[in-house]
Order: sequence, then C-alpha cells, then structure tokens
Amino acid sequence: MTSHQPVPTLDDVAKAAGVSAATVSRSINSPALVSAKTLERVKSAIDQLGYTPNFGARFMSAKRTMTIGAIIPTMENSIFAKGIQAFQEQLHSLGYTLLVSSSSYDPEIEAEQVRALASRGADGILLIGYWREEKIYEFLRQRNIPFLLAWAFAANNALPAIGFDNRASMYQLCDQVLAMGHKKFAVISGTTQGNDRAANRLKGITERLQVEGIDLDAVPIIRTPYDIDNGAKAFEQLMQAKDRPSVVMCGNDVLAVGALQRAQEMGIQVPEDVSITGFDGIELARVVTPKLTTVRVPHSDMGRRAADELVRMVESGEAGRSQELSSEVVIEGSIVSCV
Amino acid sequence: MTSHQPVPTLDDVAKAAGVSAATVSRSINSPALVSAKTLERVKSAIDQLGYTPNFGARFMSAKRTMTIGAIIPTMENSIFAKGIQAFQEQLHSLGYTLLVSSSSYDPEIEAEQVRALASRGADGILLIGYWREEKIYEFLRQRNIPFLLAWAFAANNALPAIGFDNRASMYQLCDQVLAMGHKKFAVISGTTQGNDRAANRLKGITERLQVEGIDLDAVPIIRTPYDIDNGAKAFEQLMQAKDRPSVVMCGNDVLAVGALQRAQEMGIQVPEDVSITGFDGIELARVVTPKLTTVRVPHSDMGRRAADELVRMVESGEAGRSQELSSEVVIEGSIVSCV
DNA sequence: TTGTTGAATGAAAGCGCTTTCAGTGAGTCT
DNA sequence: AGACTCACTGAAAGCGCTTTCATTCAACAA
Repeated sequence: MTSHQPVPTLDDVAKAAGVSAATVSRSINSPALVSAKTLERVKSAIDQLGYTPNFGARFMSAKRTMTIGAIIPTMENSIFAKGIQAFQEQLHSLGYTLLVSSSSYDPEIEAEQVRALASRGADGILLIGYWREEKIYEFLRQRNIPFLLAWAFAANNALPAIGFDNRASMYQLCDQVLAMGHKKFAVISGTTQGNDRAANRLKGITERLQVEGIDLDAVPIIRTPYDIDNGAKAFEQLMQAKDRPSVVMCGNDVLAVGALQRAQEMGIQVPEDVSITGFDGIELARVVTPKLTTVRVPHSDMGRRAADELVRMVESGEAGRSQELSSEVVIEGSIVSCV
Repeated sequence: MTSHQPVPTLDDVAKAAGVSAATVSRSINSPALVSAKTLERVKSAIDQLGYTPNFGARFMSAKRTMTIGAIIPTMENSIFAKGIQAFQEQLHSLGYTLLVSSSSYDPEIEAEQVRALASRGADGILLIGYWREEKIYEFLRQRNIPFLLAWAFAANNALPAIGFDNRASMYQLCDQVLAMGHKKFAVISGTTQGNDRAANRLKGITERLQVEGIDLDAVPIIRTPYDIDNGAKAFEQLMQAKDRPSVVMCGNDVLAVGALQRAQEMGIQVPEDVSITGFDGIELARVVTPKLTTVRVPHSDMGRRAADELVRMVESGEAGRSQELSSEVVIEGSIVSCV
C-alpha cells in the first residue's frame, strides 16, 4: 500500500504559489505575460511539487499537442532505422515528440494506426510511400492533419513527399550492371503488392531491360517479403535453374545479403560465379564480404528534412512542398564485369 | 481553404443515434450494458460520421490510456529492434499501443522522456537496464506508474526485470575462449558509464580472466560507443601494439563487426591471425564472413514476455515479477583454437 | 486633480469524455 | 393487484487545462 499522494495539478501549483490557475498556465506557456517576481514564485512551486502538465487536459483546451506521428512498415530490420532516428532527433530539437508505430506492411493496421494517431492529437503524420487507400488520405484531409510521405518521390504525384525516385534509382543501377556486360538477369524483388517502393524498383529493372531488348519472360522474378532468409531461399531457388543468371538484382540490401549468404553456403562464388546487387545502402551492405553493390539512399538527410518540412507544414498551415533527394549507385565487390 | 467540418464528437454521435452521450460511451466501452437494438443504431451512427474518440478527453475522465511507453537508448542500430518489435506486436495483440522514444544514451533525455510519457498517461513504462538516477524511480513510484526493466537481470536487485545476466553470459563466453587456449586478450567494450549492461559484460570478462590468473593490467581495454566505425577504430588501435592479442572480445556484435571489417581492410586474417567475439546474436553477426562467435540473446522472447508482464502489472496492480532468460554461447568461424 | 493607458492578474467558460446516481418500464413473484 | 427486480437509459458532475473577458492598479499626461 503506497500512500500515493495524488498527482499535483495546475491548481495545486496555483495554490502553492498563491496565484490563480491562469497565471500558472501563462507562466508555463507564455512567460512574457507574467511579471518576473510571479514567474519566480510559480517556477519554484512547480519543481517543489514535481508538477508535470497533464497532457490530455492540455490537448483538450489547446489544439496543439507538439506531437508528430510516424507509421513505418517495420522496426525490425534496419531499413527505416537510420532515417527515423534522424527524423526523431530533428523533431526533438524542434520541440516536438515523435510517436512511432509499425504496421507490419498491413494496410488494415496502417489505417488503424492513422486513426489512433489522429485521436491522440498528432499535429502531423509521416507515412512511408504513396500507395494506400484513398480513404486514409481523405480522413487526414478531413481532420485537417498535415501529412508527409517519405522514402519515395514521384514527380507526377501531387502528394507532398520527401524522398527519392525508386524507379529511376534502380534504373540507373541496372544501367551500370548492363554496362558491365551482364545479359542474364534474375530478380529477387520485395513484395510489390501495396508497396510502391518495391514495385517501382522492380519497374526500374524491367524497363531498363526492355530498353536493352532483353526478353523479360526469360528473366526469373521472385517476389518475397524483405527478410534475410527469404532472400536466401529465393536465391537458392534461382540457382536451381539449368541456365543460371550471371547477376541477381535484389529489391533491397536485406534480400541481397540473404542471397549472398546462401551463395556462400552453396559454394557459389560471388562475384565470380554470380554477381549480386542490393538497394538502400544500409550498414548490412557494407559489412558483408564481398561488399554489396547497391544504391545508397540518404536516410539521415531524408529523416531530417522530413522533420523540418512536416513541422513547417504544421506551424505555417501551408501545403507541403515535395523534395526529391538523389541516390547514388555504389559499385562494390559483389559484382564483376561479365565477359 | 478547406471547409473543414469540425471533428465529430461523442455528442454528435449521440444526437445522430437519438440517444444520450452516456449511452454512446457505454456502447463503445461496455457494450454489454446496452441493448442490442441501441448498440446497432449507435454503431452505424459512429461509422457514418467517422467518429474517433478523442484520446485526451478519454484520458481525462478515465484513468486508463491503454498505452505503454518504452524508452530505449537508440533506434539506430538494430540491437533493440527485434526485441521492441516483438514487444510492440504483443502489446498490440493485448489491445495496447506502444509509445517508443529513444534517449541516445543520455540520462537527461531519458529523465525527460519518462516525464513526457507520464504526462501522456502511459499506463506502464519499459526501461532498458538498471542504472539510472534514483529520482527517476521515485518519480515513477510516486506517480504509481508500473515499470519494468529489460535487457538485464540481476538476481540481487529487487527491481522487476526481464532479461539475462550480462555478466554471467559474457563470463561463459570467456570461459569458452579460454578453453580454446587463448591467453592474450584485448577488449573493445561499449561505454560503461551509466550503462550497466556494458559494464557487466566487461566485468564478466575481467572476472573470468582474473580467475584464470591473467594479469589484467596487460589486457588492453577500449571503451567506445556502440557503432561499427568505433569498433573498427578500436581494433586498429589494438593492432598497433607490439604484442598483438590472439583474441579481441567485443562488448557487442556491432563493435565486433567493425573490428572484423577493419581486420579485413588491414589484411589481418580472422580467425587465423586474431579471433574476434561479439555479443547479442543479431543478424549482423550471422551475415559477416566469418560468422561471429557471440552470445545469442532471446530478443523476441524477451520483448514478448516483457509485454505480457508489464500488462499484467498494469491490469492487476501487482508488483512486477522478474524473469531471467538464458542466453547461449554460439561458436562460429570468427574464433579458432590457439595452440 | 482627473482621465488615459497598459501591464498583470483573476474568474469562469468550456474542451470531449466517463461515470455515478436516478429514474423508467417491463417482467416476476406473492 | 401490489410489491419487487432488473435491464436499460439519461442527467449531470467532474477530469485538468487554456483562453477569453473583465478587472485592478500603478504610471503618466493634461
């Protein structure tokens, strides 16, 4: 049995400082309106009582919550980690708190999370990519909650987004791979359903191959959720074919690392027997042997800019401005020219 | 200029359904108290208006928020990712929402986050490890907010914790290393200040070495924040010595991977020239070549159990029960017997 | 002196919800 | 029939804060 003394409220502080509740509220939110002497007394009362404003009450009277929500597909693998970390740090320095939740790539859950964030009074929301049911966007607009998309950028889409062009980036990588003489391709893509990033990356490959005049029907394409083991399994399956590919292009680094690992287990030399490429440029890509050829994405920069922009939208009430960031093809040891 | 129709409230629903606000509230929170017919009408009114309960208001009247907070040192590297993901999934299935924030290993920020979570009405809070200012614990107790520690377990500590014994786990790993004949040790530890997990891991090594009669003064120990590059730098520094160690034990996998990478860059063969060990058993450890000898920690299990226990504490009002989970030494290619 | 100004403060009205406390009837028991 | 239950519903009192609106009072101008 703790003799839990009740949580101190603003009124308690007011009483202790011998002023009205209004004055305490002002001391906290707009100290300029309060005389120095009073401010002093209020402040000491506050930390003498260990007072913390009740967020719920605050939220009810004021509109602002100084909270930004973000919904990412997963926290498990490190695809989003660096970006979100930067996002959160920047928000923090702007005086905002970040609420993150993960949807496990499930549209139902994402919709639910959007409502949850709205009901919690998020001043703004960050979402990943473009594809989701229109009703979610409608809900957000109706509620007048600013939102920003990240990890993707499409010039022809009016929704405010900060990211890079997944299709073009992968197209470029594919360019390089072709330039190295590769002709026999195989692809391990992320699940494209409901995932515009994955779909566009795949599109980047197929479009480039088509331009090259390569018969797409002869290019094995496996779609599988982002996961090391899935990458491994897919790779094994691809290697079962009579006519092995000279290069396996993967939808992201996680899949590529899985492929690489399975190659080693199967005694297949990378890049001598087969080349492998990834996408994202996360740590994982740098630490494997050989290092992964990949597309490096400016995760931290993206997170930081997203924070700035979203806060700007919230505070100014203006519409979001999209920004396209550039990615960079990084050629490393996992690929070799094909003679 | 959007004609933003105001957000629908409970009263709007009541009016639309032709019942009182109380009935609507009951329809949502305890449907059993409402007649089937009324329930029907209320429900259709709710989704016709697209009503979402206002969280702040709810929090003010009821005590519960169905929210659990977690403060982790960092979201950036994947040390906590798997565990937190499991924690969040389990919470979700129990009907709770998770609020995560990261403290960047800064006690000040952590204290601030605790207050922020409290003011947001978190029903319970998950913290990592034991070491923090007593006043934080006092604050939590005074506010009557259940809390649980994770990623650590100390039998002699009364605070409720779910985790493993960092010292003992590292001690065991050290055991194995000694059994393989190693005599010349070097250590790359995480920063031990304010971090009981790091400190205890280091202690596990030094204690075991002491038992073995190895002169600790001759064992170089570098402390550095968990980061691949830091691991690399530390390794390089260690290799500068005249008398190189036969094994470098690292405070976690991230540091170990950094060390491994730098070894390769320096042309030092692992494990032939020097053995390297890690700790955590995260993906990173499995994908590098050679695979990392490490201590595998049951991250997902820990996250899941932590969720169960914390919710139990919240709902029953009982004190937390500690659970010790076991870890497992995994010998892989990054170490070899020393002859 | 009287009037005017403006800084500092207080009183009080909500914000949207939950939850006691009281009904109101319809069914049940005697 | 009369007295009781009991399931259901509504009225209304807050929860802790912000924010008008009004008031006070000291300083200053005329």
